[in-house]
Amino acid sequence: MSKKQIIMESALELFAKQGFEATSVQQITEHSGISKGAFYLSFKSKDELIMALIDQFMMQFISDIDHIVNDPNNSGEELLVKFFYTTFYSFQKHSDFAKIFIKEQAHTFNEELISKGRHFDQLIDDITLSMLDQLYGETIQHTKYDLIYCIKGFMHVYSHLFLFFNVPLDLDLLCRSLAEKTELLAKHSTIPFITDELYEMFRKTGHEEMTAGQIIEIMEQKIEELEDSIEKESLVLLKQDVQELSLSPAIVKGLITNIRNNPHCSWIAFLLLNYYEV
Amino acid sequence: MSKKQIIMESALELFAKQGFEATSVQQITEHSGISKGAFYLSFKSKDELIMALIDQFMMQFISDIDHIVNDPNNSGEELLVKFFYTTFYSFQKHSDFAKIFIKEQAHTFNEELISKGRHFDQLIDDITLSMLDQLYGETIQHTKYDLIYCIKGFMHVYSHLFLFFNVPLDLDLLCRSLAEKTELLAKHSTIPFITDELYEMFRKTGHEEMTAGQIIEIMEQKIEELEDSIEKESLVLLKQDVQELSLSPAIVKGLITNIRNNPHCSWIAFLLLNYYEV
DNA sequence: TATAATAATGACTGGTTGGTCATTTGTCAA
DNA sequence: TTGACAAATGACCAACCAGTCATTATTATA
Repeated sequence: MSKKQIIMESALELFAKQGFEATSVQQITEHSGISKGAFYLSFKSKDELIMALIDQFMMQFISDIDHIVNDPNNSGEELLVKFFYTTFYSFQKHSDFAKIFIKEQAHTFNEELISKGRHFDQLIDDITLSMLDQLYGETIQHTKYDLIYCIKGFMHVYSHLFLFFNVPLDLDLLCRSLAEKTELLAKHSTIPFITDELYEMFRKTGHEEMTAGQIIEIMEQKIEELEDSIEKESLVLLKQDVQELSLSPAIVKGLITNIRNNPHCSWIAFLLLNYYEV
Repeated sequence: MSKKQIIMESALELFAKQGFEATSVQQITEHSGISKGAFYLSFKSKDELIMALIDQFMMQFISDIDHIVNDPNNSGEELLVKFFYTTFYSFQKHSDFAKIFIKEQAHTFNEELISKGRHFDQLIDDITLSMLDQLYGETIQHTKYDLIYCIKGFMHVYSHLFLFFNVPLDLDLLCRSLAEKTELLAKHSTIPFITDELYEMFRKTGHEEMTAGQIIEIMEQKIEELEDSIEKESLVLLKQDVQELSLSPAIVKGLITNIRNNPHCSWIAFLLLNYYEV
């Protein structure tokens, strides 16, 4: 495991227990069994560390959930159940991170962190919206944004339960219960509160699309990290295509499928899917 | 305005902007126009200050909401709408405090603060439950705890909207929209997740009833603060009755009504109503 | 006006913080 | 064995923190 990974795992534990601000770099280095200097060889600052943690987990989480929603095998109420399941399972598996994210989200004053949080939040909104469109189509035109918010509310309160109480819970039951509630609201609620205009207004604050250049940068970095493999080869080809369109859509789709199931590439797969759709 | 109040208002502003830990006593005293020494004449520590702030606002909030739910004039869906309205109105009016509360709730490591937060949370649960019982009675026996959590979820996500975006919102519409959703869930959801046992388990962690002695202490303090008035006289009589039961229930009820509408006494009224019910 | 009592001050203390950098340690090929 | 390079160290720094207390200013009383 790389030094960076060791530090991140140590820090994760401490942050979850004590919070970000209350955990000193000193503590992290002691807990990792390294010196203070070594820490600053891996990270330029404490802020960069929390940023890396958030990136790592949110990318994984978002590509997981996107994978479920865009899988044509999932549909109807089963999709809804799986959507909740993926979310809660992920929260449970990475509970240390989930705790930090909940605690630190609204709390920080680092501009970059705030906008990062907002960005991920919007990505999750997009995925949720795409799922709702798939499930209910036109019938929820007026109430779809309210539905998103209700789903977020459900997730928030119920994830508290298994994050902050150590009780084994029946995740499956929980997800069926929430799917039923969502279904009820989708089919019968009539009074919308969040209109298109309102939603746009909430969103506007500083949302930047990712440019082709940024995607290429990320791909190049990943290409260097990977061993020779189908995934690496696919990435190289995809990079070339992003730089100068040359491959047919079918080939591109196939290449993305090649890398999608590798956890190290799922984030790039997500980015590319969004990129080619636009 | 007392020095204590000046400090509290200054601190409230700064805490809402920067968070509790990130705001130094120095900053507070500068913002209040007093010296550091003077601060420590009013509060024993920075922790005592945040505690006082939380007490002040939560007591007000809880007695407000309890007042609505226990008013026999309110019933049916109108009660539900008013319940939401009181909540959001209060959040809006005291938005600085609401921000702090949301940010700091899960974040602190002061034991006393955590248990205080949990205690208030449970009081809100109790009030919500009492409202749901009033509205739906036996029909929601299995799903009532889930309903509480859904309502909490609604409140959480929607309060974010007007706390962290500066947009004028139609509170009335919001509350009708949420009342409809709650009604839908109450009448049609069939799959419970939070059972009685589970709910008890979540609650168990350190909940202490308030003893007669503690109530008397609070009353004595308030009696000293008040000018001569009907309220003060009522308080004195009530205190005597708590010490040695002597008055008829009707008289007690009347005396509590006397003090209930005074904002300085509404918290004591709430405590007494709970005390006499048990 | 003199005296006592109270309120307010801000320099100071002991401690912790994130971050730096001259120095030491480890690892190679020659 | 040597020397060149990279990796790792931890003493050190300036900045800031919550909280104290000898001193001064203000007010009330006689």
